[in-house]
Amino acid sequence: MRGMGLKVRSGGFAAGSRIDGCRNRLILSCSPEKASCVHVGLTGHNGAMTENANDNATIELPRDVRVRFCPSPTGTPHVGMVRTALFNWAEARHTHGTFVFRIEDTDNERDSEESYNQILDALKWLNINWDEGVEVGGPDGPYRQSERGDIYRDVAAKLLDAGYAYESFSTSEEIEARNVAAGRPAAFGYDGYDRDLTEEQKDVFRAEGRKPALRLRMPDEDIAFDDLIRGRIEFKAGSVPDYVIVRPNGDPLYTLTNPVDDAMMRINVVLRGEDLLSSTPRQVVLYRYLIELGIAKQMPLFGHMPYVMGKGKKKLSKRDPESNLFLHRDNGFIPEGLLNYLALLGWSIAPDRDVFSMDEMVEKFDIRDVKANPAHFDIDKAVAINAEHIRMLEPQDFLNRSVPYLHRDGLVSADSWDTLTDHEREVLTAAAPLVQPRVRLLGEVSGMVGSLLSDDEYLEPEDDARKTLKESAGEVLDKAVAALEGVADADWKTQTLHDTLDKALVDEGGYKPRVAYGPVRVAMSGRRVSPPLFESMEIVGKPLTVARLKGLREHL
RNA sequence: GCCCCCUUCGUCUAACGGUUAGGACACCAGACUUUCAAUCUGACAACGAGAGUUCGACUCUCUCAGGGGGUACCA
Repeated sequence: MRGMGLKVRSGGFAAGSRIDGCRNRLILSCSPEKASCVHVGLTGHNGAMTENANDNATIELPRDVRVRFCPSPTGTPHVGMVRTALFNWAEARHTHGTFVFRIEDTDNERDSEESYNQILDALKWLNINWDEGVEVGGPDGPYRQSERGDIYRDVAAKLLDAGYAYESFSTSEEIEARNVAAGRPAAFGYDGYDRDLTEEQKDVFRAEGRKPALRLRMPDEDIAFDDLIRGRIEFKAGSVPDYVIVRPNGDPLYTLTNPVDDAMMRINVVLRGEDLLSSTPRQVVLYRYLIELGIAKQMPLFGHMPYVMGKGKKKLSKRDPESNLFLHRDNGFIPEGLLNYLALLGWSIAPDRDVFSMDEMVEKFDIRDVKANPAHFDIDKAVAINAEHIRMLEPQDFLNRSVPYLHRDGLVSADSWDTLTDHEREVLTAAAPLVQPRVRLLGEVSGMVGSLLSDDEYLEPEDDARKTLKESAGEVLDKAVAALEGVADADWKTQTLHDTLDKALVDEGGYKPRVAYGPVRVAMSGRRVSPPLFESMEIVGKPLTVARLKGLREHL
């Protein structure tokens, strides 16, 4: 029966649907020229069409934009999720609209309180704030779907009464079996079997102890909408089966709760991931019914953001470590850097720029400028962008943010600047300008300042540092020690140390600078890359400097 | 099978019918700092294919190919 519907593509029906969609659009945008959407559906096979039917740039936004971010609390926060939140937030801020934050926890099997708290933690860390929603409240609460059961039950009942939804007793096994028996692929989907069950037939099922799911009735017509990112998108009639909105046990599904809440929270711009694109026709239809029932005022505008891809050509999955927001935080991304990078995935602020602040993003952002094609998450570029933001930090801010990482790595006594010891603050203040330009992630600060904070007289060289040591290392260290021991305490300054060692090692010793300073660097820091050498010596002082040079000498 | 989306340097992107197709990351080569990193300069590197519309197509239309997603009583 559904197969037949496919062929019977009544032109009258189709046109009616487009006019309908258009009317909704008109309510929204009051855009007279958009009346052209009436004939857009007649896909021009002739080159006569001069207008670009897929032009999304001219879609008008509502005056008072209301967007939302509505994650399901499953698993740890994902960078793709953050990008979705960011674009919604930026659109709201740019238009001086409203950003609603709702939690879609209708799946008891997978949702967790831990995940919910992590999402809150993530948004707060990123400084993505919201105007209405969980924690802050608002006129349309509650904002957790698990607390809105009565609302969904009420709407479902109205849908059923109006005939927009119907009871479906078919199990998925039965549906599949019918498809196979009819020569259709098993994955064909629901076949509409229960659409027109009589009361008698339903009674028979009930007598068997079966409970019905509720399915929404899909019209047999093309369904189209204008996507803010992709332009016009049309789904062929018959390609979307009637779908379940309430489980037999009474639990509402995402397919119902999401549009119902969007309607009741007066969301007028729905920005979400591309993965929801193919469920949009279902929502459009439900929305029409909600409008008929007076539950929704208008059809929202949709915009589907491209996927964030991982390695290869796969969507970045939750199992992929690079998808884990907190992993990036642990590594030392700062919110400015990560958000900047994520914004670049599908959007650009100007032809020749890619480093910018969130204020600048808010000023320039327009969802209609977002590209539709998927973007790969490139950790190298993300890190490079982060490095730029770290360099832009005020030195004290840089230090404040670094302290938790230093504490985590056991290098300082406390996890906040104010509770550090005077000595720690002194060393870090001196080190800040040396270290800040050399790290790309805050997690790298520990490696850079560790040798400055340590009292150890011998630092075990890291592998790559040890490899740089040449045969001459011993002689070099001996000469360096001799020269430095001759420097008076009062002269223990960067410039003097530089001059002294140049004279002893390069001028008199005859070593190339590369050969001369390699071992000295390794002795002082244990590393191949370190803060500037002479400055480091000044910071740790003469006794420790000399001790470290001797220390490495003994361990060669 | 059916439905939908996507296609510019290796990667992220700019271009909104007329450019030597621009920038960034990565990579490579120099310069600078008589050290490492940073920084600076330079080099390499792209319009998936085919039709059409047009005086003119990366830009508009169509077809194909390739890639991705959906086809759930997940979201």
